[in-house]
Amino acid sequence: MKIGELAKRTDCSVQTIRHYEKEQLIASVERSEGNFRLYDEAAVEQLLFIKHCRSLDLSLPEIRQLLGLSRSPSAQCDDVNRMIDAHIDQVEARIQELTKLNEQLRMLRRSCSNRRTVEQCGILRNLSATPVSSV
Amino acid sequence: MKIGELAKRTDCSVQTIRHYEKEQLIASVERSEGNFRLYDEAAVEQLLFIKHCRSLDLSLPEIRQLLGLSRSPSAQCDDVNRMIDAHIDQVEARIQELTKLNEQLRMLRRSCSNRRTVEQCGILRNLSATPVSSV
DNA sequence: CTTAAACTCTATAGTCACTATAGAGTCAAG
DNA sequence: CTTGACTCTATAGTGACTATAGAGTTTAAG
Repeated sequence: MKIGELAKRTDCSVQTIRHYEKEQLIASVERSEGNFRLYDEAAVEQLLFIKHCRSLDLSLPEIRQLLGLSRSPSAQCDDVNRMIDAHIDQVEARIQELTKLNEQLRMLRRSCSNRRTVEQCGILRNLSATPVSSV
Repeated sequence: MKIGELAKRTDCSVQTIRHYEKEQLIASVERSEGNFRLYDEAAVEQLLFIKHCRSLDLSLPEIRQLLGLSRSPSAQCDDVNRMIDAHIDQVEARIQELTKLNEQLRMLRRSCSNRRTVEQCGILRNLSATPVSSV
């Protein structure tokens, strides 16, 4: 199958597939006479694996590492675990940050009742002073 | 004051300040004989305003808009409110996404008990099949 | 007065995971 | 045999910086 069909079957864009090849997440495949990439079913599997990892926000280097590990199946899988654990920590830290941010934004938002002019706007006043406080 | 002192006083890097100038968040300032940028106290204020906005994850275009509004103080501040509301929505959507992601990662993580080989690793098995399920 | 360190300048490339574009080539159907 | 759909490579853009190179300026010490 050519790259367009692979793209359709995996719901990836054609450019993304070529990008993954350049980043060495997918091996370079055979070409047709006219220099078109030719893929098989295994490519579909691998691309779906990558897509799934990306949907979990794993980075391309992380995925490359996972793909490497899956090719040496007798290795201990502690490395896989460590990576996932580290990733979970990252995601949780980001959630915490955003939650705090959200509280600050809501506090800021309460400092302005509509229909006043910018001059009196509590939001702009609060953004000028460093600490956010309700006014 | 030269750019280095401004950087110290606002805890920004020198490059960041020059970047903000290029992006038109700060006006181009006077230069010394030797072509060094010379700042005053107002620059400190403005940079702190920008830093504060950035700490709330407002984008540079959003901040530019706020700065513009604050220069026309008789405008209605509905625009400010709308921007902050939109931003709050964005942040909340991202928190939701990350929370869901976190659950999926934890589920994935439970599918591997340490000290097995990659071959038996539930994580890699689960990543290959599209839906994440505990094994 | 000289020299070295510390600072500043501009311009450019890199980060990440793509997306978009230009310009050229390939292939199948009508 | 031409049209349209597809593919190819290479390059630039996204956002908000960070890092670097190579040059010029200023300040302090010797």
